Amino acid sequence: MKPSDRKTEIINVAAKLFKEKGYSAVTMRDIAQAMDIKAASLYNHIKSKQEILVLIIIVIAEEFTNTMNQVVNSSETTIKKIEKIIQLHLNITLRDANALACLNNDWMHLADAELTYFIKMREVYEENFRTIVQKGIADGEIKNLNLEVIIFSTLSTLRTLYLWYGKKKSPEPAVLKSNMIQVLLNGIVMD
Amino acid sequence: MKPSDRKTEIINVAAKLFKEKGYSAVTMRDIAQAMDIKAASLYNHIKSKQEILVLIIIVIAEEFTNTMNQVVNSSETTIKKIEKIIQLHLNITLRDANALACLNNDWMHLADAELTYFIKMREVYEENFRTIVQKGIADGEIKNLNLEVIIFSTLSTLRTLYLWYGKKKSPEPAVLKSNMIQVLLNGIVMD
DNA sequence: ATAGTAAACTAACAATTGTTAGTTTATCGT
DNA sequence: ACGATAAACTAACAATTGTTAGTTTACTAT
Repeated sequence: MKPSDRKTEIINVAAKLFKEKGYSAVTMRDIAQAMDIKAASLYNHIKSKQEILVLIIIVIAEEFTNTMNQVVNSSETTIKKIEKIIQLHLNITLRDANALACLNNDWMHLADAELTYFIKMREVYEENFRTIVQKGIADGEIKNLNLEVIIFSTLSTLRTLYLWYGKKKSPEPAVLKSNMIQVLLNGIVMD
Repeated sequence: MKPSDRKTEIINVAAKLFKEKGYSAVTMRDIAQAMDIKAASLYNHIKSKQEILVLIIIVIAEEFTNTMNQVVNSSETTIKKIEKIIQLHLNITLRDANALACLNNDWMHLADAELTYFIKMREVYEENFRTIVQKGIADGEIKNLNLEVIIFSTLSTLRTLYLWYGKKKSPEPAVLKSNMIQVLLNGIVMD
């Protein structure tokens, strides 16, 4: 079931605040004030503060998971696969930077089933990435460097895109994409 | 003035907890419990929760600032300078991953003078990095790609080293260093 | 032994937290 | 005009927060 308009508003406002101060430092009164209503009124639309967090994080986590599964099971070259993954992170960052910040910084405040679910998705995501790069190395498309260094250097950059996109100096999406691919794949040193 | 032994203990325990749950979600009672004492006893050693945060973050921020200043003012090649910066992040990550996590995630909970001071240091740090890369491009050492993409791809990876160092699969420091340099400078695609 | 000190304790505070109950207001289809 | 529904409100709660005051305990130097 899709959230109502008002519920979506709450989620978006909350995500913005969570990005700025983190889940724990944002109170229900903060969220309410940002919407020009009282804290108690929020509960006409949402079940709890936790529910807001879950709705912000899980939807996006599933989107990453699903797209990654498609990429892994496709029959393209390793390089094309990695480009697809870069594109995936870029798309979500451009569309919903706040939620992405929240996913990165506040996932540990999920509870019970959702926490387990999230951690599992995260593990599978990284494992899929690992599989892709490993095949790339075996096929001679990717340099035979330490696998973990490759995985985490790339993922670190992609995961924290939200931190600097939107700043004045960041380039427009098309430039960003092509430059990102070049930097991550071919490095920055002149040949 | 150097913190006393007990004060240092508190700072280290707090940094570990802050890394796991974030500054706001960790209570003084959490910190006390982790030290097997009562919350009130902490105040024999520290002034406030805020002071703990300041002591964790500012010391490290100044270390980054100072070393970066040395590198900027040195007369080495751009590549050697970048290698020095990679080494700097690696050193601090290996020595004090918890504090580094805290610096990255909780700096916004600093207040007043320290918050301003931190933000200034951060800006200067990035500006220095920018200057280094810019000269590298001008000298033909670095590819003429979008400056911001280069800066933030590199910094993102270096800043989040703490996230994955210590995991079973991460290599020993020497391997980590050489592979990191290769990945960041020369990319991962086979020539 | 005594005095001094470092570092723990108990007890309590005022403020803030997420949340609930019950009520009022506004909008819309009939 | 009327009833239903959505969405706001006020008021309050029990729990938790950082912090303080005053006290006790244990070690150390004289």
